[in-house]
Formats: sequence, structure tokens, C-alpha cells
Amino acid sequence: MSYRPRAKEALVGVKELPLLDQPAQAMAGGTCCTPLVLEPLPEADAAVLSERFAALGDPVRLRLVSLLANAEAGAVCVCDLTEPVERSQGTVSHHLKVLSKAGLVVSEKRGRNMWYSIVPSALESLRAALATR
Amino acid sequence: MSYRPRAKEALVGVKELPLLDQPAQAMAGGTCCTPLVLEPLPEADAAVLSERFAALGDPVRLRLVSLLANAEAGAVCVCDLTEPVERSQGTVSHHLKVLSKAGLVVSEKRGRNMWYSIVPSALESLRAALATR
DNA sequence: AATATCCATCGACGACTGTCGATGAGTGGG
DNA sequence: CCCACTCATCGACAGTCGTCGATGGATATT
Repeated sequence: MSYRPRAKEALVGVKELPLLDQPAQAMAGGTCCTPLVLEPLPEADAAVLSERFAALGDPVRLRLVSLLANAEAGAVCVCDLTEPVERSQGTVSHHLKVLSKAGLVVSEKRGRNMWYSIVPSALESLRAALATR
Repeated sequence: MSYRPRAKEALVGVKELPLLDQPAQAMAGGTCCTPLVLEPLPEADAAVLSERFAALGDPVRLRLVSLLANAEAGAVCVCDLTEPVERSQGTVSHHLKVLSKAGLVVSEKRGRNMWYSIVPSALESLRAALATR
């Protein structure tokens, strides 16, 4: 509930690690499925795609993604996400887990903080699926 | 459970009405929100967008959208949707309602059939929201 | 060593969701 | 006019979801 100023270590970390490594990104985010419009969409693809869309199907998670996408540093620690979305820390952690499982974000531990960042290629794969003829 | 051949009236209708009118389409489908990546995403936008993403967040609905998007005639009646997705007629009707409420599809009554078709601009609005920097 | 911070996980709870089978209103064909 | 067909809606039910507060492990600060 209280606005804490960012820890110094965090700001320092930002400079040195502007973006998180995104190891599994290519796999997780790469175009997984053919566009919806091109063929009847096999069930397996539907399962993968729908999980990603479902991850974006909650207003809080959508705002989290937006916050991460807008982060100048390319990543944000959990402690800076709870206030903007006005949810408890446990709830935010839960949502980040959902996004992570869907491959839309990745995380990395720095000191006592967890830094989350989006996986741009995952968002791109969703865009690709939505392409119209 | 049984594969019925398409009614003749349907096929005729297709020729004469290749695409459904999409009256509220511009409003429902038009770009409603700024890209996630451009700013912190106001709560109101998050609500609208998340409803649309949630509508795609189910494998059956995703396949329905795909089936509609692939329809040569541009529209499909409910009776031709139940078998491909292997769900009861009532369930399919429910899913179509969800998609409709999200503005992703529109419907029109022709004779005793309801014809559904996608709203391309609605899909486009989602694509736009997903654009990366 | 003691204290403070950060965060994932847990249990609990009410709300919502996906599914079915049944029902009934509207429509078209004999 | 009666029957067959299409489809939205209903009630029911199990399962999942979003949320909170509490707990505890890991890490940093003093």
C-alpha cells in the first residue's frame, strides 16, 4: 500500500543488465502455429495457442504485461509490480507464474529480487496467429 | 454424432450472401486500445482487451474462430460447427455467444439457421495491441 | 548475529466456466 | 396443419480461477 522508492541496488542492476537473457525464448515464443485463417487449426495447436491467449485474458495480467513491456530497463522486479496493479504480492506472483508458464515472460533472480521481462517473440507468435487473409 | 450433408437452402444462401453484413463491426472491432507496449494500459482498456483475449483463451472457441475464418462462404451455420469441434449443440451455442459478446464474431438469421462469421477488424485490433516496439 | 526485505507457495473461499441433456420457440417442408 | 429441423436458453454439476492472508526460505543490511 505504501510507495517505496526503488532500492539503489536495483537501479544499479538495471544499468548493468538492461535486458534479461531469454534462453528458452526462441522455443517458447517462436511461431508455434499456423495462422487461424489458413486452416482448420489442429487440436494440438489450439491447446498451445489458447493457453497463451488465456494468459492475456485477465485484466491484471494484461496490465502486468504492459508494465513489463514499458519498462525502460526491459525488466521489472515483483516489488515494483504490486502497487500499480493493486493486488497483493501473492496474487501478483500467481499471475506472473501464469504468464511464465505460457511463455510470455521470463524471470531471473538478482540479489533478493526477481526480475521479470516479456518475451517479445511470444507476443509476435500470437500476432502471427491472428493475421487475417 | 452423425454427419449430415449440408442443406440445399444453405448452399444457395451462400451464393447470394457471401458475407454477412457487419453493422456494429467498426465499433466492436475497431482499434479500441493503444498497443500494450506504448503505455501502462489504462484499466478500462485492460478490461475490454482482456475480454477479447479471454474469448480466444479456450481451445474450442479458437477452433470455432478458425473454422469461421476458413469458411469459403465467409459464414457458417451452427449446425455445421458442432461436429468439427465435437461438442454438444448447446455448448457450441454457448461458445459462440462468448465470442459474440467479445465482438469477435457476428451472426445473422437466415431461414431457420443462424450464420456466424468473424469480424476481421476485431482480430486486427488484437494484433495491434500485441505489436512490439 | 539479529533484523529487514523480497517473493514463491499454501490453504481457503467465493465466483466463474465448460459441459451436458432437456426444453421450447421459431421456421420451413409436406 | 403437423412434423422435422435449428438453435438459444435453462438447470445442474464438477472443475478451475482470482483473491487474500499467512508462512517460510533466501538474501541483503546493520
